[in-house]
Amino acid sequence: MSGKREEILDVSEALIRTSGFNGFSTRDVADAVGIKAASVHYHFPTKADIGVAVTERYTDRFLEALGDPDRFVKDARSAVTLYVDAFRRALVRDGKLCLCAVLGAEIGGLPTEVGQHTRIFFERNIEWLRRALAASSGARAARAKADAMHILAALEGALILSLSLDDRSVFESVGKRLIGLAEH
Amino acid sequence: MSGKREEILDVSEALIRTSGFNGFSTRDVADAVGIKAASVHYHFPTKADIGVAVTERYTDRFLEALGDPDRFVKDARSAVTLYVDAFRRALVRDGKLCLCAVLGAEIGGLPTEVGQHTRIFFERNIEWLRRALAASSGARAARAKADAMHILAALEGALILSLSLDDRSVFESVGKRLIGLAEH
DNA sequence: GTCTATAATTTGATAGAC
DNA sequence: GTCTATCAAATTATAGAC
Repeated sequence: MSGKREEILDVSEALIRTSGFNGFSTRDVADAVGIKAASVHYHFPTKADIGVAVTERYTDRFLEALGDPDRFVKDARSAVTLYVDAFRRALVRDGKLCLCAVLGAEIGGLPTEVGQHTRIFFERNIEWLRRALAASSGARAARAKADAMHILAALEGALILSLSLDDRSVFESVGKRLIGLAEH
Repeated sequence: MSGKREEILDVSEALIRTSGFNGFSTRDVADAVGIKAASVHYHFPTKADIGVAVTERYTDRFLEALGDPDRFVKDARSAVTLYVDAFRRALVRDGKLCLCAVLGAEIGGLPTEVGQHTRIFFERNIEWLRRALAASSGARAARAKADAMHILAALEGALILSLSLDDRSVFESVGKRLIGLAEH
């Protein structure tokens, strides 16, 4: 059973998304899981290993939830609405930031491998959005990548603003605007 | 002479903007300034005091550089261009994120007072943008606050993406788009 | 796989001399 | 204002028993 391993990742993800990679300790994780710190190190030799595993799992899940980006034929609005929904879940269901917004913000103080996997999250998300927009709005195909970067940046920033100001309407306002822009 | 005090703030700001509030220590600061950790605590009794002072100074300087938001009569493009320039300086001149993007990302793991001052940065920036947009585009006055939140969110996110991906063109792309949107 | 025990280092902070 | 000296606690692990 890899139950404890998954529990360690669950708790670590929640802690990173709340306080950052430098804001949690293996002891915090151990306490929350109900084991000792030494046992955490059995599953993940170093803290960086935890960071990498959390980020890989987060990225895979995030993109799996988005589905096939090529399915939005002539429907950019649906694509962007779905994408905004994915970020809304981070805020509303979890009450937390996107993992990679947090890691990206402290990227200079991260173990190299964790920074690398943070970058991969962004690259894969920009590519997903670019494809979804290219499939759905033929006329603006050339601008699809610029649109993708804009949408991702605005949503990551909107989560930071919403949580800092403790005001979910900031996110909703930005999300609405992005969906509206997708139609023109 | 408050030279050392300012030096401590300079170094602390740079360290926070690179590694986050939990990613630097008073010893790091002392070494960079060329004094001992105990001397840092003479100027700032606690680490939270450093965080508050850094954030207050950063916010005041940022808004001072922006100038009077009411001066953009019928010229939303100039207002947004100037605002984008302010964020570009963080990236190009300093090679770093906005201080409050970093602090906002780890807000759950911050001393309360530091989180409060992070919030103030966002509130003051949204208000500056709202006024600048209201002054410059009468027809869209009702949407000025929504526009303000969108612009701030997109720029904070664009800095995170640009630095994580080590690609300044991400920021430039988003900035260009925001300036373009200001004209419609 | 989990534990106890422990090590080496770092951290935030204080006391008191100069 | 800055230093030396010191501290208690926290942090990231490792060794080895069970």
